[in-house]
Amino acid sequence: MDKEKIDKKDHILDVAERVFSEVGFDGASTRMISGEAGVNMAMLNYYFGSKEGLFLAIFERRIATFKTLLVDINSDEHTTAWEKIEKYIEMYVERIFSNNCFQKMLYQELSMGKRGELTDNINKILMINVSEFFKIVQSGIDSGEFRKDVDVQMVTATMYGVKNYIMNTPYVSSVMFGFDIKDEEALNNIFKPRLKNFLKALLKPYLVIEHDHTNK
Amino acid sequence: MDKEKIDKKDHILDVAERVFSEVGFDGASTRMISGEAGVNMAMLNYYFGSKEGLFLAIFERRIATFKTLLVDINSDEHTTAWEKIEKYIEMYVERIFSNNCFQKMLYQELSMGKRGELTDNINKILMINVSEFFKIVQSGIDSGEFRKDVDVQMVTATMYGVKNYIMNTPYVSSVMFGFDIKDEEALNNIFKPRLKNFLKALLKPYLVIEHDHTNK
DNA sequence: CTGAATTAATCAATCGTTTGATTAATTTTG
DNA sequence: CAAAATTAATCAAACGATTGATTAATTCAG
Repeated sequence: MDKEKIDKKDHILDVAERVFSEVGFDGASTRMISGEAGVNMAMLNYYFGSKEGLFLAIFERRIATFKTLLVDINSDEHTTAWEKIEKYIEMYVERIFSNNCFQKMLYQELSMGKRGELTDNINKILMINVSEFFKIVQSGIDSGEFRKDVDVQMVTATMYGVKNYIMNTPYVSSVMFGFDIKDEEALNNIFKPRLKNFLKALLKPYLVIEHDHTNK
Repeated sequence: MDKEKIDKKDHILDVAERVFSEVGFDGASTRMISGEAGVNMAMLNYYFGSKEGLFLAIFERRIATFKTLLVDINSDEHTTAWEKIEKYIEMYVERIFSNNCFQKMLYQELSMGKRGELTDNINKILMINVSEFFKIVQSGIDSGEFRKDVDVQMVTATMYGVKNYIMNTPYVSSVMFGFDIKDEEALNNIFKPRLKNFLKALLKPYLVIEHDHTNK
């Protein structure tokens, strides 16, 4: 059956994604991946051509879902720039927690010096997201809602950087935060809302020009 | 001469540090390292015992200078908590730009799942720095200078995360910021002050309880 | 001369990949 | 439908290449 075949390929991709995210591309051997996936070693080459082909296939699968997620927050004219930022934070945090391993893989790939077709493609896609965020901030600046001297690039790096730091240094973060960062339940129930709240509380006073509220 | 020998060992460490930071531990072969360092392959084992020994030696060399840099900002009683934060930011940003390759190596190691003696030692040292920062923030909270609902852990992750994201994704950052992030001159002259200013501008309104300043 | 430094040659182990054979599934043919 | 032909999936075994490491011989320094 076709369904069986797709399921098996998908299973291999799942396992490989996790292994790659744990030990890196060079650290993961084809024997290790095939072993953990419970398939014969030759199947990797049979399905994906090569180890690198398998690596690329993981990205292709994820990237396919990437583009569709980019709903244009900017479309709604009746929301303030800050409300759009809040919406973006919500979306962003939700997304990164849904495909943890891939995020780690992605970041590892980006931090490597080698550049090729894959890296270029990834960068293009990431840039679409980044520029979308840029536009929101810029519109806030133009409308006078945000400060004029906001460092747009740095704000973006902040959003992505905080999350990457926490998720990609699991042991440090676990000690720092006092609970196991690998525990998915704790992540979703405690950490996700905490990250959202923090990003909002951090960025709001930096971005938004405060109005006179009557207290004090 | 001893001096000669130390120089050569140091040279190997320099090269290995760069290579490891570029292609990772598994991606770097001993032949690659020895070749770029211009020494015979066997010298690596002669000096450092093994590839892993070389890796550890890089950390030992850096860590030796780590501890001394931890001057206690907390000592001065006459500075406000925010001024201590500013001083910490200054120190931190200066430091990370002085040993770029190692910072990348360090982060790669931390993001790997495997844990051993090295990782534990690194974590201990990092935690000393982190807890120092914690103390500053906490003292600010206790004195009423900072908000009571400040998320101390998240603030710390922000400081480290922004820098890591920018420096460890050189291509993305270069496109985002519009200049080559690998160019050391541009980094020092333009980027370093920009990062310092941003971190201060970002954290101040989040941490510090604003007083009535007379304007508007 | 003696011990340390350096080299080329070599080692077993592991790497990613390929092979030829076998089984299972599908299509074609009469 | 049933037998034959074809294709797809799976496997154990082996390939050449590269890995980190070691050896033994040679050079160098004091």
